[in-house]
Amino acid sequence: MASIKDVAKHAGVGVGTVSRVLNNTGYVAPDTRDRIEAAMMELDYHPNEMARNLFRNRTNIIGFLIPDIAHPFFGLVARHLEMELYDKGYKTLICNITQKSTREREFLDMLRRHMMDGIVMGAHSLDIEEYEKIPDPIVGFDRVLGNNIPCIASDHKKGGRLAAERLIKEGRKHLLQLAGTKTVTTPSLERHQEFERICREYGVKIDSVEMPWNDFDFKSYLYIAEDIYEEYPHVDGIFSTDMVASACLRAYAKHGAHIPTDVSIIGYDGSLITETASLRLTCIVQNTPRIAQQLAETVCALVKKQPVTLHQQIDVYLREGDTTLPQL
Amino acid sequence: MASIKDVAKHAGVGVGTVSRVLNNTGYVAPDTRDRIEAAMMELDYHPNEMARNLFRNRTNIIGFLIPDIAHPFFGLVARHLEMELYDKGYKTLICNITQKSTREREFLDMLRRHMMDGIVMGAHSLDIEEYEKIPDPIVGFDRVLGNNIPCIASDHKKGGRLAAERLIKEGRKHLLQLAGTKTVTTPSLERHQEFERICREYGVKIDSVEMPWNDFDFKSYLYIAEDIYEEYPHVDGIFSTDMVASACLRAYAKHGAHIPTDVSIIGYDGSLITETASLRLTCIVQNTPRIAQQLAETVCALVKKQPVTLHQQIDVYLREGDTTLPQL
DNA sequence: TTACTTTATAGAATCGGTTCCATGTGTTAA
DNA sequence: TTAACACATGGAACCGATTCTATAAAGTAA
Repeated sequence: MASIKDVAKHAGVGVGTVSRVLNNTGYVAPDTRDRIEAAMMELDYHPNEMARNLFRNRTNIIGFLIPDIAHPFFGLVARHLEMELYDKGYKTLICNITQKSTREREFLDMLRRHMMDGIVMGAHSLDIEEYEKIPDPIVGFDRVLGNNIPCIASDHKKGGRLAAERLIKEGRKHLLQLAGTKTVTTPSLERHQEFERICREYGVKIDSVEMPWNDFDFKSYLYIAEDIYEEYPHVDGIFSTDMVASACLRAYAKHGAHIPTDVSIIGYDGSLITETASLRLTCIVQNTPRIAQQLAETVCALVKKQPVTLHQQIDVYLREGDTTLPQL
Repeated sequence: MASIKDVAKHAGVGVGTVSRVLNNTGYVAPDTRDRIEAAMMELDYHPNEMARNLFRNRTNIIGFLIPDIAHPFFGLVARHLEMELYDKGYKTLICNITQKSTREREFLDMLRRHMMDGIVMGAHSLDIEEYEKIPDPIVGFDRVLGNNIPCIASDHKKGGRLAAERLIKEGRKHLLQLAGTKTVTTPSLERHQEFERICREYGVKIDSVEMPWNDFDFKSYLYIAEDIYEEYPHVDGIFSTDMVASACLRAYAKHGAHIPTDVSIIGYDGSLITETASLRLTCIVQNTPRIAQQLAETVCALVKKQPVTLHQQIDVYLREGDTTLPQL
């Protein structure tokens, strides 16, 4: 590998001059520049980014931690986040946080070792104190990681309200919601609290089931959906994430329920799978482009030590599908 | 940020000794080690990975270029690849290659500038010569990038054969396949050649439509599917990728066709969306864990300058769903 | 006791860049 | 004519690690 010294020697100049050509800074005589550029070509020179990074103390890499990049919702956020970060001059390093792994701590350690300029955390399993004592840029995506760590999340409360109100307006009398595990407190739990609250407010019967552990595997969701049907065969409205809602849709339909005549189903996320089925899933849509944009902006601001808003809520809306009764 | 020098000074030793403690190499007296470790704790010291990388000339980062991380199939490969690479001590940098962007060249340049140790290319738009003159580790995922660049791909020929044989065995008489654009030659085109070949062999009518440009947007697939229905309302068997097949499924069903009685549909990939619909899509499944494993193994072998197999084919199989006639 | 090995450490050189400082031109204003 | 300034360049110092070399004390076999 040719280094800057080789180029300097080959062009008969000092390393400083080569560096000035590379970065377009300071004074360089036109013919000197030509000679240096010719030398670079001849030696097939490519500046070593690691050396640069070391000096600048920046890598321009942002880490993105999520439970599973293959999950349609996280995949969507990842896509948009990568795009936004790219536009701002950053590359995106991904990390799947599999259940109770040590990966998260390792990744945070990489942040502290300056392998990344910042991190977007879409998963967490550590205590808040652990995050708070990390001085490097961290932004929570749907995770509250401490009082001084910014968090970007959808307006889940509104999401829960929209879903509940819709089902109640349809005249549904016995609702069921499937919530994620409560072992980790995330803003997304709010939607289920709000869903339940509104049901009570309207005097509609509501059952809430806590999902065992989020392994994000659709096949296991199908088993769970079967169990759910066994236990709650007579509910007339279901609310859960897209994936779980789809699994329920299949289970209830399989047992003869007609969707949406007998049972209305509303998903949460608005991911691809709500559209690919021939029965499109009615769902609360999270604004992934906007979420990604805010995440990117916030983490970059932290990197540049600019002020940031600590809590940012992104609007959601209900998208009509075929799994709820058409509105008049 | 505390550096190794600060630690050395604080512990009253030389930097070399601190380094030896860090790397568990050479001789260090037990009490010296204790003193150094105490100093590290006190200063909240974290070794700077960039400096290390510079010296070792390794970053332990592998780049993964794909058209779209939010695409269910690529997402799945990304998930497994990230896992495999992680187990081998590498981190995964992702890059969405949006249509005709300069991103690909920029990413390759980053490879040459030693920001990454190697690259897995799941997208390409450049001429083969451009890849071939890059001396750094590159592995093609479903892309032939040159004679001496390894390529890992599914046995697409078999995939095409399985699909064709299945539809023919069902007694289908007029098949339709929707292939990706031919502007880029990829191994995956083989499945359509084989599909067509077998149809001809059995004397079954076959129409092949080339998709305009792969933008991987399901909504645009739906429009295309509508057009397809307009032009080919009487086909009785369709073969395409999961996404396009799902779009066709919806279009044909919407116009009154009964699936699978009137039309059989077979997808290609075996991604999540084949399972989440209430009508599960029969599909040719690509073995993503195995693909990822081979990709990881091959790129790591290249990094370590170990010998590699240039062309590796991964087996595929047909998974029964609800969009083909049940086999007796 | 001598000679050799093992243990232990400090510090310089190195990785490949960037930036700063010193130096030396040529040009222009006073 | 000379001071002031823009232009142009080389090279040292530095970023923060690793590794190598030099040196020396302690342990051990003859």
